[in-house]
Amino acid sequence: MPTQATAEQERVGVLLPLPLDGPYDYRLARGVPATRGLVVAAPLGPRQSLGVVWDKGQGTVDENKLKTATPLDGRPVLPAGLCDFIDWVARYTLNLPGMVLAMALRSRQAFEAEVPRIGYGRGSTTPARMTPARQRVLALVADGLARSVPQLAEDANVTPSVVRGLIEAGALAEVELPEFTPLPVPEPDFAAPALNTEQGLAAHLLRGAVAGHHFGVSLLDGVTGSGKTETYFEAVAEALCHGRQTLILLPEIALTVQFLDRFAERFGVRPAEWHSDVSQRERRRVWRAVMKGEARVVVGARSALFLPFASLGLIVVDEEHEQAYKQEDGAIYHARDMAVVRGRIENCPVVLASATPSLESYVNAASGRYAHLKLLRRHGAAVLPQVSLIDMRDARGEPGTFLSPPLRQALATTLAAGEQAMLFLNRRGYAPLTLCAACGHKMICRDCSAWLVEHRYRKRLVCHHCGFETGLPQQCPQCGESGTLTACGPGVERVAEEFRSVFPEARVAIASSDTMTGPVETQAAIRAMVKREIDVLIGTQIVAKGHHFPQLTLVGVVDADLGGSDGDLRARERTFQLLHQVAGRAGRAEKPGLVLMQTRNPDDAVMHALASSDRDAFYEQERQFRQATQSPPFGRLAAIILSGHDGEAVRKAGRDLARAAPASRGIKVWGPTPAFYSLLRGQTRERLLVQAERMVDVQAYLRTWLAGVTIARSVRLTVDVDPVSFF
DNA sequence: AGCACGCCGACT
DNA sequence: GTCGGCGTGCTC
Repeated sequence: MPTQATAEQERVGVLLPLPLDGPYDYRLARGVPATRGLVVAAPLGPRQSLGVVWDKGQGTVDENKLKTATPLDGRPVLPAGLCDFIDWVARYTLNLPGMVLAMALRSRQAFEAEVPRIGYGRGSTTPARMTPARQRVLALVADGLARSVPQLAEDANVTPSVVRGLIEAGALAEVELPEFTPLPVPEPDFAAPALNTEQGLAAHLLRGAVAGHHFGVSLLDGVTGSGKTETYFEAVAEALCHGRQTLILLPEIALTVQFLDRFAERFGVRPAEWHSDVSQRERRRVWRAVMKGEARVVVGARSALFLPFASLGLIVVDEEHEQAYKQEDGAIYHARDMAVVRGRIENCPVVLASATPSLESYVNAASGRYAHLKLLRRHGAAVLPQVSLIDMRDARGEPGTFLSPPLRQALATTLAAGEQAMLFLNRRGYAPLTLCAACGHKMICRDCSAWLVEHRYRKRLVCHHCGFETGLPQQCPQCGESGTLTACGPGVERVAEEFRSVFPEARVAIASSDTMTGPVETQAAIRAMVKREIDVLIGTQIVAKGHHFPQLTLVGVVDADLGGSDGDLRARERTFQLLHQVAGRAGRAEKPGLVLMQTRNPDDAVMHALASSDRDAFYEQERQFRQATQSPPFGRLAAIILSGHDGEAVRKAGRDLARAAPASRGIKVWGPTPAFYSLLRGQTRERLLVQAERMVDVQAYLRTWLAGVTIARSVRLTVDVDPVSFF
């Protein structure tokens, strides 16, 4: 036991969950050993902050300026793996370490002392008067477990006053219960499924990886409906058998609801849940349970990656290709990539699951860095839908219409057969652009350099970037002519309008984030579709995500070229992933599906891959393109974004920064250029792009460069390492 | 992130 | 004459 060594008050570096350059030096309260990860209350100016003992301290701050940090009750210590992870993420992403720590301390009250609940168990006396109701209550507590008053009343089927009476009579005695009932433990063998041969093989390999408790990444690459979830559930079962924790990441909260039930069917209970919609109290409960190792399986959004796992045995990243894994506001990081890092630090396997993997994961699997587990067979009788392209250069209908004759024909056939159809267009509203036919003036946002989107149903022009809205003007604001403003191009509302005019008797619903503002509306629309209350669903990408519509046999893609090849490195990959996913909606039951895609570029590799169902040919071509251009994952990219209200200051900062960029082998710096939306929410935005060869330490380069430049205080500088968005 | 300090407009 | 707007700066 340490005695006099700890009698001195040690100087330590305490990391605070604030945007500071590094840990602040503190004295540690008398007799407290300096343990990395120790959670402390640290006086900061006039107030107290949470903090975490991080290192030995800089020693640069004068001794008499040091304040004393005090450990919290119970002396909680963040697991070493989490501390190392935070350091790693901060170094890699160039986020301030305090801001990364802040993500790990999201549940602010997690450290407050537990408030015991009052429960009641069997007391010392037996009541003089016995009734059937009283008997039921006493029979219940005979098991020796304490319960709360409402719980007793509920379980014994009596009114709370019966319980109160027993308490007064001394037949029930007060007992302190822990604040939270323990989380239920999933059973690995609750409902083990029958797996087919390829699922069984993949599951066997995953179970082996979990049992071996070594770091390694597996790409679970399975076509839609091949049972990826059932397969990786076997790995979860293995982790449960070894008493280790599992983290399952999902790209968005909307998907967790269905997932929880699916998990419960397999393991008997729901897993712990972690995302922004979870209540404060539940967060506190889950956070503590994760740190104590009692939460065995956590399902969550990307922020769950920063939970204090006591003993992590497996990480699953489902739909790993989803862009939602890239956090773009506040701390910028890619949850899929950081999940791999966390797995390496915790020394546990990582499973990346997708039907359309990211090119990065595909390349890693192809090169053998990741194990490549393929599931090629669809469940049951379902076959992949047939995809046909409609060349819009010669199949166009009348001007101002967006559904071509062949697509209309197919819709008519499907409806006549009593089957369902879906029309997909990844564009909200009525029309993406409104322009004046007289002078050519485009209606753009007051605060952004973005087109205003007409929402005809609401009779508004809306900016999809900042939410700015205005009514539809009668006259052109530039030339003053009346009635010249013209809607250009289609949104889902306009497609619905055209559809209704062609098929007035069909029952149709629009599904976009405007019509379905939450999971409730989404579920309602899905249920209506499943119950055949509607014939045609017209929607944005909100309908593309894994919903199963047994009667859906036709999918029409209104504009397959959207988001095409306009400069964005990943636009083609994204288009492929999205359209593949949309196509997968058709013909999931016994009936074969047909997918029609309207395109002006039928010879494009993306279109060809979709039409020929030759996914790997597309990936191979994309891989070669990336290799030839030294793009990720064959090269590295980092973006520097400058923003501020003072446009001139932002542009000057950009020029100064570019001038100060050190010359370095294998590194090119591009820009500054105005960002794609050069004005966003009234802020001017400039971008610089760093392109580096694969083996270059981009972070070190950026640190040296940025350290040598001073930027006007009014200009904000953000570094985005491995950017996925080029806006 | 908070919370101070600090210098310019509409109010008891 | 004050109250208060949020720009700028500091916290070991």
